[in-house]
Amino acid sequence: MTATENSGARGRRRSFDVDEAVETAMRLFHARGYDAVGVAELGAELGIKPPSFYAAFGSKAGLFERALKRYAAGEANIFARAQAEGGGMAEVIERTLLLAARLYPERDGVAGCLVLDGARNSADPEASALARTMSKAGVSAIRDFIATEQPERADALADFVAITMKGMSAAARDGMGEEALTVVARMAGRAFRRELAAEG
Amino acid sequence: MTATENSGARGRRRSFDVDEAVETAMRLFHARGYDAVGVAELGAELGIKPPSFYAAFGSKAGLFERALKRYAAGEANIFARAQAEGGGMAEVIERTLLLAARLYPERDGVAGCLVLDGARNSADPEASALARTMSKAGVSAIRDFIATEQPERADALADFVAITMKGMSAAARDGMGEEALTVVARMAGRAFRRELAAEG
DNA sequence: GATAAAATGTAGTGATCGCTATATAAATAC
DNA sequence: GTATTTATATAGCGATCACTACATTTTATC
Repeated sequence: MTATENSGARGRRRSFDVDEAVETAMRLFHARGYDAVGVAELGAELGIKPPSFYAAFGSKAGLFERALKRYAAGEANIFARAQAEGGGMAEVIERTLLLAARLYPERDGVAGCLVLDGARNSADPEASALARTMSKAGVSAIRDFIATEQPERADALADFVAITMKGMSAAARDGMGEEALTVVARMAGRAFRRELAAEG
Repeated sequence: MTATENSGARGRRRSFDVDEAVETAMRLFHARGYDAVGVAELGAELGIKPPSFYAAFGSKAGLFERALKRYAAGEANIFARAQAEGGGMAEVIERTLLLAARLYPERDGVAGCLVLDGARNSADPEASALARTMSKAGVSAIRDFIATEQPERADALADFVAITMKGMSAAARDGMGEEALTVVARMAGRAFRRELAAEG
């Protein structure tokens, strides 16, 4: 994984660790948003010069895509984590919201969800499209999961969950802490269960 | 109102209508976010050159502040509108959410709430602070209103409403339409009522 | 008409944006 | 060693950023 990805290849070896670079970029994009982080700053933080940057990632948006994928493949995929713990449908959804309340509050200058808010208001249509695609994929997974038990109301229920998560991410980026987010997550979880109970 | 605000003053008269300029800037900031709209574009849309721009508004952030205040003083202040129609507390809150579902969907390239999302991810701390201050004032007004009937749980209930509105604004900016937003607004309204009913 | 005040047009400031042309350094293949 | 390949460093590309210095035009006051 972290091994030399260049072993056996021909030319000069990379002087920096690509995975570390993606990790650093992920943190910067998450903290301040796509547009607010420049290539110059990324290069400085990563310790590389522009040619190495573009040889490795193709473009700023290319690095953003790597960062998004790394983010979604890790602990930030709270729905996958909630699903992995098993339990009933409503239980998984409520666990997802509670995980969001634990993950989203500010830590080391980073708050909210990178996928949901990392490219918001970006002037770069490529970055916006990348984030939007991943966001929709996440909501789609939640909708499909809900549909296994509630095929009729899956869309509406998934929209409710998605809006709650987008709101929690925005609120966390606005400074809301874990306690307050957890209280709201519990309210939303109760609301979800009650919607299921009504004419289920 | 739209009269010559310069009558009686000494120097040359303005060649443009300041109110119209603020209106245009409001629309642009709302459509694409604070950072993505440049002073050059604003000047072109407003039909004025940089010196006139800075003489009238002081800075880009100064114009943003005017735009925010104009926005919050008009039909976008959905809580004030919901309150004006009277009714019980839960009724007013639910009406606020339903008004958001009607106001937030995309129209002419504009979606969501300017105060909640207009400066999100902005690199300018002044613009961010302006939007944050107005957002907090709005949530505070909702909290105080809830506290008249539910002083103990006003904070939590207001947080729930705020997160729902932030989520609806974000969802609208991501393309969600009025029908889907209304369904979620109704769900959230029911959730609010049920939270009130539980050990009220 | 002379003076003062306010707004305008012309032209440009330094800084930063994402990105690249070119040459050099470091590795393997033969 | 020679050729080939890859990554590097130096330097700078044109474009855009928010903003301004300066001279001119338009108004009211005196």
